[in-house]
Amino acid sequence: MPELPEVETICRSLDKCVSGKTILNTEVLYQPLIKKTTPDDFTHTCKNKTIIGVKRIGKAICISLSGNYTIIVQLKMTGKFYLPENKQETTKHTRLLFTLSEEILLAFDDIRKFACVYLDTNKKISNLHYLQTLGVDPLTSDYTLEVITKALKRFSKKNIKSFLLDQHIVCGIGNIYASEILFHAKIDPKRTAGSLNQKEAKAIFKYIPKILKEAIKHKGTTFSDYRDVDGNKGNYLHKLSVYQRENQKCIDCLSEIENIKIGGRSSFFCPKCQK
DNA sequence: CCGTTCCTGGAT
DNA sequence: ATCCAGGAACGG
Repeated sequence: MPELPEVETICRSLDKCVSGKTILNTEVLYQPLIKKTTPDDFTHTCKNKTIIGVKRIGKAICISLSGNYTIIVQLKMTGKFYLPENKQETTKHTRLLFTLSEEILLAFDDIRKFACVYLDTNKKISNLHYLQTLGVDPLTSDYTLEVITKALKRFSKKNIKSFLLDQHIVCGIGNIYASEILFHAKIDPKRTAGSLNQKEAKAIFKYIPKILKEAIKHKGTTFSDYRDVDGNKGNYLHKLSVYQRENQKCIDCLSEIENIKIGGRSSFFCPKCQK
């Protein structure tokens, strides 16, 4: 579900409401949610730790704790944080429940059970494979045209849609924004990474952070499940140019938007604007 | 490097 | 009843 803009929105509101609070109690309601360690160890480690802050790397949520620990959360398709008033208000699919100081409850809901929660250290080098192998985050200063140009060359046989979705190259882009970025860059999603000329590479480089930042301004995109911590939907839905607009008219040329499968995923594009 | 797979619920 | 879903690890 959530891609970089949604995760960023979640982190900002989480940071506001849980930073400075202490974790008094942790209940793991679905044991397989916790990876690489036991639920008991997770619960024990979290106990009496203070939440220092919440930030994002790619689509991963990093909740840093006192004592040099970080809770890493991958929301995957349906993971969601929310703040129930009391335990009676928790949802059917709540998998994790923190009781914080000042009587705040922080709950984590995940219908499809794909989400992953890890304990990591606060060290600069993570001990998690997912973070170790993550590509450049497009909203950091490490993101440069050279990085993109080199990656396009290295993964020249990969199609550009799968290239954008590959978290080991650039992290944070999911299926919605991949289609949107390619529309704005006017590139056909079926093209290979290696077939892009310099001008097209520059367009990809430019529109990745541009679209993501624009979506953050609108607090992300909601189709069905996605909500931020306070239960709000994202408003970027109304700004989408191609995603989920199959058979509708292109906003630029009025041709019909098509939906094809690339790498098993829906890919929306305008056959006239995107070459 | 591509297809498959984990899991549940909503749409058709 | 069947298909589809915004993610990412895995195996062939």
